[in-house]
Amino acid sequence: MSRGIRGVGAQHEQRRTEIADAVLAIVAERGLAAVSQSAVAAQAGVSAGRVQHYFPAKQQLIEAAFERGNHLSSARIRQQVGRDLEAADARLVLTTVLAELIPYDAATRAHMRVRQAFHALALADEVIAARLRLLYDDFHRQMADLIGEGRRSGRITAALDPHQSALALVALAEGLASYVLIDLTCAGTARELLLAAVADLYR
Amino acid sequence: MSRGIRGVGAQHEQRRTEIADAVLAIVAERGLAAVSQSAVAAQAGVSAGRVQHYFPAKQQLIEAAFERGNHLSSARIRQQVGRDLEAADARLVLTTVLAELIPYDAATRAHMRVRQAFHALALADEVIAARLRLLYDDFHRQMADLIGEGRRSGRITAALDPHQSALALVALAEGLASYVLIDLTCAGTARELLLAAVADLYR
DNA sequence: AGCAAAGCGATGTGATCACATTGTTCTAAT
DNA sequence: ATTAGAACAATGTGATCACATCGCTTTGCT
Repeated sequence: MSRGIRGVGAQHEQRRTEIADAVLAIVAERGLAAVSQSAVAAQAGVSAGRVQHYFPAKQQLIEAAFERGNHLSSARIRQQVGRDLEAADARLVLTTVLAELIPYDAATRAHMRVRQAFHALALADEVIAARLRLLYDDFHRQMADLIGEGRRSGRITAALDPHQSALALVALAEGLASYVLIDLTCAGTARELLLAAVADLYR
Repeated sequence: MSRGIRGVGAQHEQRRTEIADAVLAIVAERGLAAVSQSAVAAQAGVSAGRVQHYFPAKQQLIEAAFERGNHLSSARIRQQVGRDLEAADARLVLTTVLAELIPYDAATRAHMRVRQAFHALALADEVIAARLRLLYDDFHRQMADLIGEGRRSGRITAALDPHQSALALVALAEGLASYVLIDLTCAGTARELLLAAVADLYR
């Protein structure tokens, strides 16, 4: 099943990842509408035939890019959390993760642009929508767990439902993120508002 | 300048509105990617030539649909507010307006799907982005005014900045709305969370 | 009545698209 | 050495697209 490090198929996954990354770059810069075989090939610096070889249908290309984007995002968040601490304080983890949803540099801005694009696609593509629901369920549950931890330790009032609070916090973060993306609000303001909401939880 | 009720050009604006409405229907059902001259013509029940006659370039068609969508949304909100009361209590108005951002039936769901689609388009279309910024500035200012009113009457603590609070409230509403759109959350839950946030303002 | 412009359907056009097909090179197992 | 399949590049194909053009009819002003 798994391919060796040498020989035919050795670089199969790496090639697919390169192409998926090219898709993400296009989506971040020009949107999903600008994604075509030739555009992706040009962005990746490979032939159009190669793109077609690894992704016989466009839908597969889009889905692979979607998965790749999610993987990159969660890796980035995991790295941020891990950087701050290992045996973590729940509130700090919560703050760090939520703050990562607000674009603060070119890379995170690109990530969130991609995220927004696929979120819009989900409204017309049930495959993407179903996948997105799974990812959100997981993410919201993790956030709810962090809130539940704070509640057990008495730093968050028991009157609050962790899952509801998690839903509201992430929704706020994403709403603010969308404002930052269209330059309606600067990243600092959005971050402040988000942190204020977290502080309100621990009031 | 203005065209009379009879003669050449009498139905000009009405025809444009009909076509724009067809665009909105397509966007709501199948997304912006499904918008083409022929698709719009079929949806509107007119010839493709007619669509082209009234909108020589596709960009104009998209922008007209965008404006039309905004007009319909604001008209709906104005109607809801006006229905509830005339010389209005600020909190009730605030609640009503924010609640209108959460999809609760097929029509509002379609409205918000369109809204999301154009929001995503704004990330790749600076014309739409600029227009969106203007609309948000206005909307946020109105919400801030309502909060400012509550603050002056002492029902909202002076410690809060009206504009910041407005930003956070609307962002929360839109974030929750996006969850409802992908069936991650039911409309009732989203509405509850939103109302809880408003209640927290008046705490 | 005559004329210019609007309204609008029909058809043409070049570009682009997703995808199919073909052919060549390379690799690895036999 | 042979061979099957992977890894491509190149070219073909039919569809669709935005938009241009043409031509006819209607309308309203003079």
